[in-house]
Formats: sequence, C-alpha cells, structure tokens
Amino acid sequence: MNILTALTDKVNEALVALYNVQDSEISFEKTNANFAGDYTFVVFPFLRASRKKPEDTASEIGEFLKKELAEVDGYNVVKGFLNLELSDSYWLAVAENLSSTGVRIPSIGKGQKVVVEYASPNTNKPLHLGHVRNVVLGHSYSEIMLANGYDVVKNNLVNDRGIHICKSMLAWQEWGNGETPDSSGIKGDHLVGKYYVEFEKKFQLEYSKWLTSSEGLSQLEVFKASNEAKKHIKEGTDLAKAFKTDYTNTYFNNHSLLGASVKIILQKWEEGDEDVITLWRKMNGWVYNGFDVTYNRLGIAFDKIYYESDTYLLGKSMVQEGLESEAFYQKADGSVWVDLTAEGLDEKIVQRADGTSVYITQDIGTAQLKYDDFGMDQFIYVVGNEQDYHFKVLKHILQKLNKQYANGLYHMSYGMVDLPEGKMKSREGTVVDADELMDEVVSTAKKQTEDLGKTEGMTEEELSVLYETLGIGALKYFLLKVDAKKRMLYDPKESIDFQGNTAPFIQYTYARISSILRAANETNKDTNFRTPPNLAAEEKDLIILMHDYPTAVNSAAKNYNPSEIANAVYDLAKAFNKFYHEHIILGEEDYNLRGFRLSLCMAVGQTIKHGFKLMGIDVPDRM
RNA sequence: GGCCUCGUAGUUCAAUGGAUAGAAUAGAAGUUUCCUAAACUUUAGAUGCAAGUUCGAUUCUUGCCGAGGCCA
Repeated sequence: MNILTALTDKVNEALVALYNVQDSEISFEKTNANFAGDYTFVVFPFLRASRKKPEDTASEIGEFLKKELAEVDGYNVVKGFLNLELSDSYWLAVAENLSSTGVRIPSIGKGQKVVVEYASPNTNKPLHLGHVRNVVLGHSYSEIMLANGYDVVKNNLVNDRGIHICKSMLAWQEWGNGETPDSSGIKGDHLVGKYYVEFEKKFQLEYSKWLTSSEGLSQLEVFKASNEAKKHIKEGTDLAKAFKTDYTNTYFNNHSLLGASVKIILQKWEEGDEDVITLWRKMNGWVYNGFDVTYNRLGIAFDKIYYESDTYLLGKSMVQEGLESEAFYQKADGSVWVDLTAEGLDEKIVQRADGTSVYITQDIGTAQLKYDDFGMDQFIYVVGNEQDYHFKVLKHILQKLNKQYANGLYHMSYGMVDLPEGKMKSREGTVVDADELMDEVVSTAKKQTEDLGKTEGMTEEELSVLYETLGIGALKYFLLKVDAKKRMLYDPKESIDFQGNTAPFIQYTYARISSILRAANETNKDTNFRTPPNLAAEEKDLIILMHDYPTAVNSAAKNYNPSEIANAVYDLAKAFNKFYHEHIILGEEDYNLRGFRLSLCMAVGQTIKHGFKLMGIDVPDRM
C-alpha cells in the first residue's frame, strides 16, 4: 500500500476534470523540510492547460484531492508547489501495517531470470581494493535483484589461462625452490603473486640491460625519428623514458629471453603438455584456495563458475556463423572483421589472419554459453568502466548475429577506486591488497570497541565475530554508498571511518534497538497499541522513511545502483537516533504510546537489517 | 588523432529540469542523575569559467579550462 499510486491516479483525474488534460506524466517529490506537508506536486508544467496562475492551479488541484482522497488532510500552496499534507491516521495505518507484515518489496522481477557476472579475477595475483568494489557491488546487486523477485544466477568467469599465469609459473620454476603455501606459510594467491612480481623484476632487469646495449640504443634512435616521438616532444616527456614504456611489449615479444621462455610455456599449455598442465593446475589450485579465504571473509559466493581454460576457444563457430550471415566480412589476409561504423563505432577485428581468436571472440562465445545454460532474460556484467567500449561492441556484435538475448545484455559499469596519487599501480607498489585491508579495518574495529568498553560479558568468540561484522561492514558500506557509476577515492592514510555516514553508525543504531527490544521482552512490555495516539514529528519521519523504503529497493534494481539502499538506510538510522534522543520509549507510562513506540523500534530494526542484507552487511545485537 | 566519463563546502560523498543546493568529516560552541555519547544539538563553509534552451539549470546544448579512461 503505497499512497503515491493513489495520489498519481487522483491527480490524473483532477487534470482531466479541471483542465481536460489526458494521460499526463505525474510525479511527486518529498516536501522540502522548510515547508509543511509530506509530498509535493509541481504544477508548473500544467499552467499552459489551466491558463491560470500557478497558485490558483495548485489550489484547485489541492482542493480536488482533499475532497476525493480521505488520506489527504490538507494542503498548502507556495508558488507552483502544491504541498500535500496526509492525515495522521493514514500514517498510523501504515505503521500498523509495518508492524504486522514487516518489510514487503513489490516483486517487479517475477518470472525473470538474470545472470550477474562479477569478480572475474586473473589467477596470477591476489585480489586488491578494485576487486573488492567489484565483488561487493556484484553481490549486493544480486541480492537486490533477488529481493525484487528476480531469479538470479551469481556467476564468476575466472581468467585462469594466458600469458600472465605463465609468467608466475616460469618464475616459480626458476627461482621457487619448490616453495608451497604450506612450506612458506604464505596464502596461495599471495605466493603466486609473489612469483609474478619476481618475474616482472627479473624482466625489468633484463630489459634495462638491453636498453643500454647497442641494439637497444639503435632502436631508441629509430624511435626518436618516429611520429610517436613528436607527441612526446610536444608534451615535454623524456624520450628515453617514453621509449622504455612504449617499447616494453615489442621487447617482450621480439627480443626478451624471458619473454620467449614464457611463450614456450604458453604454447606447451595449449598443446596440452603434461608437465606444464600439472604445474598450472597446482598453482591455480593455490590461488583458488587463497581466493576462497578472501571471498568467505567478504561473505560472497557464486552459483556458477566458468573457467576461461574451458571457454577460450568458444566463439570461433560464431565467427563462421557471422561470415555466412554476412554480419562479418573477411579481408584479403584472411582476418575477419565486423563493421560497426553505422552504429557510430569502428571496424573491429574478431579473428586474426592466423585464425586465432581475439578477446571479444571469447566473450561472444561465453554469452552464447550462458544463454544455452540458463536461457536468461537479462545478463549483467559487473566490470569497470575502462571496458565501456568493449561491451558496447559486444552488444552490437551479438545483435548483428541476430541473437535475441543480446537485448538483455547490460554492462554494469562502475568507476575505479583511485588513491590520492591516482590509479593503483602494482609496479609502484601502491596496490591496496584486499586481505591486508580487511585485517586493517577489523583491527580498527577492535581498537574502537575496546576504547569504548561497552562489551562486558561477551565471550572471545562473540567479540571476534563483532569485530568482523563492524570492520568488514565499514569497508563494504564505504564502497557501496557511492553511486556505482562514479569513480571514488580511497585514502590509505585516513583509511575508513567509523563515525557519521558509515556502517558502524547504522549498526550502532541497530544495536540500540536490539537492546531496547531485549529489555522490553524481559519486562514483558509488548508492542501492541490500539487507540492511535497523536503522532510526533520524529515518529512520523520514521514511518514515512519506512513507507518509502520498498520504492528505494525497486529503484536500486532499475538503476543498477546499490547506493540507493545505503542512502535510504542511512536516512532511517539518522532519523531513529533523533527520535531516540527526543522520546522516552521503555519508560513511557502510557500503555498504547509505549507499545506504539516499541513497534516502531521493531520495524526500524527490521528495515535496517533488510537493507544491510541487500548490501551483504551483518548487524550486531550489541556493540 | 578519434571517442567516452567526470569537475559541487578544506576533504569525501548527495540532489527523476523545481522551492532557501543536502549529509558526513575536519573547524568553532554545547548536551551524560535519563532505554548504549560509535549518539544528539547549534554554528560557519560549495555548483571550474562563459554563453544558450527553459516559467525555472548542479542537472540539457555549445565553447573554453582542468582531471581520468578507451581505441589504433
């Protein structure tokens, strides 16, 4: 029972009756705090039809609503703003409903299947803060879709093959001395990452040496004369430095001994060489064990995991299909292309002249695989915005191939997490490691809790659960409260706050509520109330926020934006603390008033818990 | 070179084209005989610049300045 639906219908009726305007787009906003009223209707767009002053138009519509809708108690008009005042008895009915049925979300996704792909890590190094934003968003969005009635498949596509893991393999073989997670006590993903870094170090050494060799110096001269160099001269960058950066890949492919060795490993892998496959399995196994620890601590899981080693050859048959249907075309050298200039994009290669596939070909194949496996209505990729172009292309290609399911493709494009100095760079050691970050926020939670000293009587186990709840909660909330599309900043020096608009603030509110309800239970005070008492402003605020909460859950799904949940829950927690400060609850003498307030507490607690579940964050009963 | 994002208080984030641009944090001043002060109250502080569309622009359009990204 959402009053806005009724209001929308009635305003439409009013517009027809008064000004003969049909089928208008009606919307309401919350009344600005500086004016009386609950919801506001803006009449400016209808002045042309009414041919009256804004004030008169608003008054006429207000009068109509007041007469026709029992819930509308009164109204006031400021310029073209019609502020509608709903009756206390309406809000009390809402409160009663909340206390009897709890949180109810309209099932807008009933009967629809969605595959949400997130995480998608490489297996050559541990997860970092960027991955954490990814998985936290993906998990939260999946939960939001579930709450909206969708049938959701949480899906991970692991990039377990390729040149990157071969680098770790080579380094481990050469310099590892048989080190394992068990022998070294290092978490598996970190151990494999250690050898990846080791490889890069050795490679840089080799490269630096080459750069000062006669061959390297002569290549530098060639570079200095090139068009590329002109750009750098214009920007004033050091040419030797620019060359070093620009030439890295060419060096790796054409000159490097280490590069050549890695490529041999990759080739052997593709041929199915037993020794290489065994090593590859072993090291990936270490990484998966490590990832599982990280995922578990973050409280996320998947329903379906694809591995690129199984899927990287997919898509080739679809290249044939595209050629036959003339969606693709072949160049003289045999390479296959798709022309997307009509769609405002470029021409894009989908198969190289030597017959090997490119990255996007795999994605075409896995999209089809997903559809074959799940027959989903929508499939969502939680992937950073650096791949905006890639997914635009992917969608267009699938459409050109006449795949109906292509219309259900959505790239949930989120912004990067930046550091104060800019992007995280593994080479410069500025990457914020996921495991270290979790350790840090949890130990901050521990320290804060101990400083406040309110946990007397809790066991060691309860305390360690509490620290995880608070620390991991703070981290997740920090990442989720920002609009997913936007890039955001993390400052390691300041780390993550526990005051203000944070998870611990909201968890604290929940703990307060739990504490009250516990005490009420122990003293046999119940949440029943019969005669509707007068509504205090703080009570009404709570009811309105809870009344609007389900709309926020629908909206978060429609807008692919979990931050709407964070905002809604934060506003509610803030309003509750104000209410708590202004009104006695347990000590209230009046039976009905006390019951009413207790029922409000219960409903607020349930709503907070519900919202936090959608963000994948736990709530503590005390803290 | 082409294309795509983004510029809001000192800082980090809000604001379906609507009223006096909201929070948090940092700053200043308060609140504890009272259900948890991780709280509450008060205070000061911002739309990069310039045009345009509109009854009305932080929001839409164009140019400039600045930051980031993608494609060869």
